[in-house]
Amino acid sequence: MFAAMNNIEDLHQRPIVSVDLAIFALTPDGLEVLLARRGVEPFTGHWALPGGWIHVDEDESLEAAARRVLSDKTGVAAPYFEQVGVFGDAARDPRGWSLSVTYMALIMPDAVILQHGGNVTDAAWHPIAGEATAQPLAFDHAAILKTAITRLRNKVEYTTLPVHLLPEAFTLSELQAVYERLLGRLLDKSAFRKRIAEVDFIVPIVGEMRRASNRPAQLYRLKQARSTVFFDRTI
Amino acid sequence: MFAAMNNIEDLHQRPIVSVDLAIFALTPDGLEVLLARRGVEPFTGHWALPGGWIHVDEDESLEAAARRVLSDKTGVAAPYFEQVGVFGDAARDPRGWSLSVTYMALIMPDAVILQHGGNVTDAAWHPIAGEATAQPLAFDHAAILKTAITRLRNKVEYTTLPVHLLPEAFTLSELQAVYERLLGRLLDKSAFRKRIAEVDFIVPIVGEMRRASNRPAQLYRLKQARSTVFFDRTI
DNA sequence: ATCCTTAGTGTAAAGTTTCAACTAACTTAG
DNA sequence: CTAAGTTAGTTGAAACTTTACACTAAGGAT
Repeated sequence: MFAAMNNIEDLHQRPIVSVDLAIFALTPDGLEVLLARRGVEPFTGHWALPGGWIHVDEDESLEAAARRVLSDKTGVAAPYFEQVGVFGDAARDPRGWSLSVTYMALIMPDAVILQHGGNVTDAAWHPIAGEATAQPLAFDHAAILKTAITRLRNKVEYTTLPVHLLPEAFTLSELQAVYERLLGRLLDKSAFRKRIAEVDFIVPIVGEMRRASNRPAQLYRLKQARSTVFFDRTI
Repeated sequence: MFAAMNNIEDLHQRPIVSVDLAIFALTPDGLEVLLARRGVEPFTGHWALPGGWIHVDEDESLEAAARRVLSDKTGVAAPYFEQVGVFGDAARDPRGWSLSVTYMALIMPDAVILQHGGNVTDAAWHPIAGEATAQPLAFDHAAILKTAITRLRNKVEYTTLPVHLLPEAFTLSELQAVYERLLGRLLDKSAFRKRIAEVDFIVPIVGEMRRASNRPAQLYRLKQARSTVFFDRTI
């Protein structure tokens, strides 16, 4: 048996590997996740995290596969992107031992043109209540989504991740509102601004003001390219 | 081509999946990582992170496979254990597109009986200088190890992870020394003790003292089972 | 012109962290 | 047996951060 294990040519020892995405956006209704309704077995008709296979024959890397899935489903190319983890056992897919490499992405819902095709009959934003969606999900996607939500909520506490849920230019009041909605509690204005002032990659766009509210407000932007990871703590 | 992608029976679309481990321990020489010398192609004679294949035919889960590899190489069963990430592309293994699911483990080196067999001709602890070992590593293991070391160093700042590098019972002075060695800087005794006092799963073992130094010291232990994950921040 | 709302700042009180000294228990050297 | 040295554990004042909340200013609406 051990000999068979070590034979790389034994294809039946290779698991099914999918790349799945927890794509988050903030809508007027709160934090939502993009789900796809399955058009094929197993779990036909169930909602699931959008996913796909790796194009091994095209030498596509893991992250490239994840970005392709995101682009295929949303038309969005380079938002915030992070690997959440790997989930693998014999029970999660009735077709056999399988492995899901899960990424999470934060995007602006306005920029998105939802696409469905292939094995998917519908795609829609679903609100998150607590740590789950209202509908049951296919496979172990409820558990995977829970992991992604926990990671997102944790990172809100100690990173500037919420900027990725806003457009390129934003005011500090808008940013604070995003933090408050994600954290579910109000923040002190003065303390919030002091903290953002310490972060050197959130910079004012000199001269540019927003007139939307009843008073003009300074616009801010990220210093680096939007897709860059820039946390104080790497994880 | 897209049809072939979606056909789960197309085994050649399945990547090679290995489980690799960054096993850390603290020795008198500092932080060390357990490496295995490869006895087979590719990279024969090179040092590599210990790893193995998943026993798909035995319905073994991903984490079970990682724990089996740890147990096979060290004889240690339940130390601190955490998934670091997945690394997958066409270039990392000359045999073709492959995927490495990497875990890190923290253990006590005294408890270990190093084993080598199968495809491995030697196993040894290697000191870590900066973010790497002195020897070049097989595959992309140098990059994987760097990711694991960064994760470990980060977590030392905001978790009690270093307790896993000590025996069941330890004094606060010993724990502080571990933190200082991992962080590479001295810590204030009073501040360190205040912080540990806030952590409710590090508890004094009442009545038990250590007489090793020139003065008896209170022994402490973890409240939960050693293998439990118990961070303030999940990641 | 007056009132209302929201952007942005100032400040005093409360809380934390740091630094360094201190006490106490034991070992070792003479 | 005593004095000196080492380490465990505590204390408290000074420095620094965070919090709460009030204040000023720039519009829009009436």
